[in-house]
Amino acid sequence: MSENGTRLTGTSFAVLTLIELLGPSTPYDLKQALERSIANFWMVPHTTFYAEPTRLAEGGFLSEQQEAGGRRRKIYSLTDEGRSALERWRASPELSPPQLREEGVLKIFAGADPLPIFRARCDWHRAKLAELEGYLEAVSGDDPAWDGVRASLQVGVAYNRMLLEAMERFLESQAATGSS
Amino acid sequence: MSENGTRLTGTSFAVLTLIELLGPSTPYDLKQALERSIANFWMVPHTTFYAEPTRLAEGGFLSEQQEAGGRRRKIYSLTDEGRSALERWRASPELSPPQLREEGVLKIFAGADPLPIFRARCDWHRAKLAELEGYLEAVSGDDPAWDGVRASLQVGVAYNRMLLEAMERFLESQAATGSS
DNA sequence: CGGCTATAGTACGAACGGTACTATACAGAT
DNA sequence: ATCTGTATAGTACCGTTCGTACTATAGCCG
Repeated sequence: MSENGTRLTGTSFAVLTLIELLGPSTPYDLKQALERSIANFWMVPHTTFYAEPTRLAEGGFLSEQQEAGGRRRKIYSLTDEGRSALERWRASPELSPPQLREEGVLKIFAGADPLPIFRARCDWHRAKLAELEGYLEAVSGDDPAWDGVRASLQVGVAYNRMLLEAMERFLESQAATGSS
Repeated sequence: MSENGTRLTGTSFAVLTLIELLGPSTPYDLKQALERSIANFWMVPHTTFYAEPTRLAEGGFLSEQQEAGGRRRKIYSLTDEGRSALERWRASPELSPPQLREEGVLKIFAGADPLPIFRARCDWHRAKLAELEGYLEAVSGDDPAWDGVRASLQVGVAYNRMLLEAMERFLESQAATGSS
């Protein structure tokens, strides 16, 4: 909760961070940027994400202008209040616990055969790795404003590679025992 | 969505699975069991979890009885419909994508100093590992009904250990460069 | 200039989640 | 016996979130 009653969540800070990075933006701009970066470690469905700039503007953290021509879309910019909320959050050591929702492990818990589940997850993580490596190339300059972006993409690559390799090792060990 | 309009989510299947495992149970029994197992890879806040058995009973997946004495709490059991929904889900290869919400990486993305964040996360994963290893000891028999439970705890241990070790390596490498 | 596809959203209602509060049981002190 | 503290076992409230489905605008190709 901020003092004015708007609750600021991770999704709120995702929006604020992206506007700080990109400058004044439409919700769609933000959504595109989100999907290529933050969504890899902070997932937000698009209906929620579209609603967030409006909420933040109501809370005074963003200001709205109207696009001059064409679709006359709304363009959001950081207010001073938004910028300082972002800075306070960034500097604060508080972290909500990491939250995971992995239906595959849930099925294994429920007694499902792990092999097809791990195989499906391997495919998923391989695709994700390819995607992340594409994004990493796209930000391969050395503008310090993009340091955090690169760092978090590298974290994402490391994370997905670790999981992928662990599951591949597991599948190989199973293949060895299972086919004897 | 089931044919009768109740949407079955991961949380629903968590409840159904736990009742299958434990037999007829009160919501509190289920919540206790959840926190020592499923919550490690499928987090559910307790208010949501308490509401779920009621929803499932309304949908016909669970039946309710009343405790004879004492608090006269409700006891939920699987109906045939609940059992078959659980079996269909368990056998189905469909998986929702793994969902992660990691505020630490979000802060790093936003430009925060990674070191204190990784240190906080290391502490968190160390505590989680200790907790999981406690649970593993508590189910160290060889009843095949608990195979899934043991397997998912082992997955949890492997997962947290991997993350912890990766972050420790990172912190050590930083300490080496940073203090030169 | 009509339809196709990609882009850029909104509407709606059920489900979810955080904060705070409530209620019951039981153990030990008085 | 009963008080009182603490662990247990929840519920109430209400704004937020989410999934499904639908809508609307822009550019492009024939």
